[in-house]
Amino acid sequence: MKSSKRTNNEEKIENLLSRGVAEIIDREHLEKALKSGKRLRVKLGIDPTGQKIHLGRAVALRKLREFQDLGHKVVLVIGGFTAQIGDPSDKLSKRPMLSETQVKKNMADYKRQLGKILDLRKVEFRNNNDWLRRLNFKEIANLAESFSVLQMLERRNFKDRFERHEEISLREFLYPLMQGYDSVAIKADVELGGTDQLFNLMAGRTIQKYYGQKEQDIFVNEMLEGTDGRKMSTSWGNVINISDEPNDMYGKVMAVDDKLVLKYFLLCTDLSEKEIENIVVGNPRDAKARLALEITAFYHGLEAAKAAEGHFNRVFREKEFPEDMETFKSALPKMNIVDLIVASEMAASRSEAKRLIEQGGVSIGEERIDDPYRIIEIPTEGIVLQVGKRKFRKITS
RNA sequence: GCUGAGGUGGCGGAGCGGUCAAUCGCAACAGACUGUAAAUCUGUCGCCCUUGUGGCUACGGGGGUUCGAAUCCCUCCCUCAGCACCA
Repeated sequence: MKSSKRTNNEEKIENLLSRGVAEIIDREHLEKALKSGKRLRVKLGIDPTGQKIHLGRAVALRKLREFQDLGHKVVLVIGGFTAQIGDPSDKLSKRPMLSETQVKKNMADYKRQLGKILDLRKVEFRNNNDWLRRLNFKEIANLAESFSVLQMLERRNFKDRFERHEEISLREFLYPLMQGYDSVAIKADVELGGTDQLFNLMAGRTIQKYYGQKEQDIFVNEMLEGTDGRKMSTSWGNVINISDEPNDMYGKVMAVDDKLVLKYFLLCTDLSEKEIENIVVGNPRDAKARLALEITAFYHGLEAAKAAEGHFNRVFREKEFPEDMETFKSALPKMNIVDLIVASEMAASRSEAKRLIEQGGVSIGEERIDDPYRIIEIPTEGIVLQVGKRKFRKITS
C-alpha cells in the first residue's frame, strides 16, 4: 500500500518535471527536493491588472496545481507594487497606476478564475506592495550592485531594443530586481514562469544569494500559442479565456490550428501522455473535438461541455439552428429586413445590414434574403434570423 | 528648457492644394471551399437614402488663406526622440 503510493508520487513528480516544461534550473536539485518530502514554497507572480486568465496563463497555474497536489505550498505574489512599474517583458502595455481598491476588485475577480484550477484554500496570497514600498534608496542601490549593465543588456528584450537604438528606461532595469526581491521576501524554493520570464526568474536567484538565501529553482513552462499559432495575445484575438462561456470555449478550441492539437492536449488537459498519443493518431477532427470537450469540461464541467459539443455539431456540422438563441421581440407585425437586422442588433448600422444582405449572408428561416427592401412578416410563433454563419436570433412579435 | 520628428479610419502606415471617404498592410465581416477552423480565392470594410458622375460628417482642437484643404498659414493641446563623444 505504502509502496504503491510512493510509486504514484514518483510518477507525479516525473510528469511535473517533464510535461510542458521548457527548462528547469537546477533540475537535479529540484527533483531531489521534490523526492525528499520537504514542503516547498512555490512562487508565481500575478499581475493585478484585471485581465482574464487565458489558456496560456493557465499552463503555469496548472503546473502549480500539480505542486499543490504533491503537498507543496503555492504562494501567489500579487504585484500590487510592480503593477505600477510595468514589466518590460511586455513592452507594449503602458500600465496606469492602479489604486489599492482597484487591485482588490481585480483580485476578487481573478480569484474566481484561479479557483477553477487551484485549491484556493491552500494558497498563500501575498502582495509585494507590503515589502517593496518600504525599500529605501540605499537598499535598492545595493541590490542594483548585484547586476551589471551588460547582464541586463544580455536580456533578449533589451538587447534588441538597444541594438535598434530604441529607448530603454532605467525603470525597466529595476523591474527584475523587484521581482527578484519578491522571492527573498517570501523565501521561495521554486518560481514558475513562461519562457519570457526567464530573465526575471534568474534575477530572483541572484538576489536571494545576495541576501544569503538558498537560490530558488526556476521552473520555466512552455508557452502556449494562440488558436492561430501565433503568440497568444488579446490583441491578436487568438485567445481562449478560461472564463469563456462553454459554447464559445468549445468553438474556439475547434478553431485551433491542427498542428497545435498535441501541444494543447499536453498543456491544457489532464489526460496521460499515452491516452493523448492514442487520440492524436486518429482523425484530426475527432482529436480536436475530444480536445475541445476535455478543455471545456475542465472549466465548466462535463455536462456543460457535452451541451457545447451538441451545440457546435448542430450549428456548424449539420448547419441547423442552435437550441438556445437570443430572442428579439418586435413591436411591429411586419418589418423591413434592414430595419429588423438593426433593431435586433445583428448589425451595427443600416449600411452594414444592407451590405450583409447583398453579400448573401442573411437568411430568414431557411430562406436566403437578397432584397434589402423585403418586408418580413413576423408570425407570432416566431422566425429565425441568421446573419453570417454563426449569428442567430429568434424573432417574435 | 532647447533641438528635431510627429498627431490620418480598430491598429500600423501612405497622401502633402482639387480626380480623397482617403493607396497599402494587418485585423474584422460576408461568400465559395472544408472535418470545424486555418490556408486559399472573391467581395466588403464612415454614416444615410429614392444606389446616384447622390447627401452628410470626417484626417488632434480652434481660427484663417482659397472657388476648393488631410494637404498652405496662425494658434493651442498632446506624443515621441536627442541634447557626452563619435558620426
